[in-house]
Amino acid sequence: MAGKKSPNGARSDPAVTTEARRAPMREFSRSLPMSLLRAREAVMRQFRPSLRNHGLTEQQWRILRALTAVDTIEVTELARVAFLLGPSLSRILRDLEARDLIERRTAKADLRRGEVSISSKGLKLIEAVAPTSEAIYAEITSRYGARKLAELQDMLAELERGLAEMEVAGEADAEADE
Amino acid sequence: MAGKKSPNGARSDPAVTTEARRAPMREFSRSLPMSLLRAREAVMRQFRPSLRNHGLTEQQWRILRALTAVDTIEVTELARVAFLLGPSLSRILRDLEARDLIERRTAKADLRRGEVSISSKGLKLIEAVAPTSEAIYAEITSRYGARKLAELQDMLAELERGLAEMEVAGEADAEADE
DNA sequence: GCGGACAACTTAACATGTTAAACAAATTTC
DNA sequence: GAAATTTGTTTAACATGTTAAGTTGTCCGC
Repeated sequence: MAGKKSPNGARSDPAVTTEARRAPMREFSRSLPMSLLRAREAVMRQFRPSLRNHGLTEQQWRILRALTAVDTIEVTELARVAFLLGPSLSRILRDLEARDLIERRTAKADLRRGEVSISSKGLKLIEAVAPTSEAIYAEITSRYGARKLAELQDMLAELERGLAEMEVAGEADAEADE
Repeated sequence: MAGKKSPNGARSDPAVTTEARRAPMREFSRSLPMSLLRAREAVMRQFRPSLRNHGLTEQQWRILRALTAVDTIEVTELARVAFLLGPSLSRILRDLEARDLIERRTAKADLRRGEVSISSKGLKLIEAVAPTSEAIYAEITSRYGARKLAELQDMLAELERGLAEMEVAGEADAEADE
């Protein structure tokens, strides 16, 4: 992974035949979306093995994690908190319920709404995973620096805010593009 | 989409029945993975409609975009640059080839390797999408501030570096967890 | 109090993420 | 130089992302 071996050892650069040409544009790997994607992937790579050992995917973990903070929550609100789209959440809840990690009932006042809560089994699972997760998070924090980490998150939050404003402003343009 | 309407308008907080309780942990929505995920999603939300109008997904765009910078590139190297896993790339290349947006051949020196390049049709498509993309990127940059954006990307890159080191150090722990 | 609009999910369909396994070609070992 | 190993790529299988459509329950105006 670190050193790239050249099996045939003949050409100096086996992969990229030609240097940059044509459209210059922004250098691709340094675009903001790629930077964010790589950073997030680097972070999640730390957590995934531990989650996997407990039979959880990242999204399932997010849901259970969000459920520990409340007694009961409605599906739509859970989607917002766990940052999942409705269809994904729907599928995952079906699975988590089948594994008895969560419980569901429909709201008395509004039969459309589903109320979700974590089960005691789910809670136990969380408690089993949390220590490792916290340890990893602590290691990341200490390596990167707590202060710097907080600053990074502030900057990310501000980016979010600014982009949310853009969406409102740029709603008409998209239609003109169709 | 913007304002959340409460249809029944009766209860003060229809979704979350109870305030926080049980395990405190880090507040979920402020975790680093969630911050990165939301930020990236906010960014991509700006680009997706334009890509969609041209019949491209984000990943397909990444691939074509990476191909414009080179004459020819091997599949593995392309996966690294476009930050896609092999299986995803394999499927997408199959599709892009069927749409005549790319061209493939096998390397003479090593029949295992595939060499990929963008077709003239693919190049035209890129050129059709690029202006809108660049405009959006420019708008983001100007809103957030070019200086600040560069700083953010530096911080993300440093985070990546630090995490890459962690992976090497923490390889033994994972096995003990199995 | 009924029909239309809306709201809260859920399903469906297709694309990608993720891990494991299959495969063929190249390299290494003995 | 044939067997064992490794490498580059694809296939398989299952989970999620994403958009559209379907279902059922509420609300609202008349």
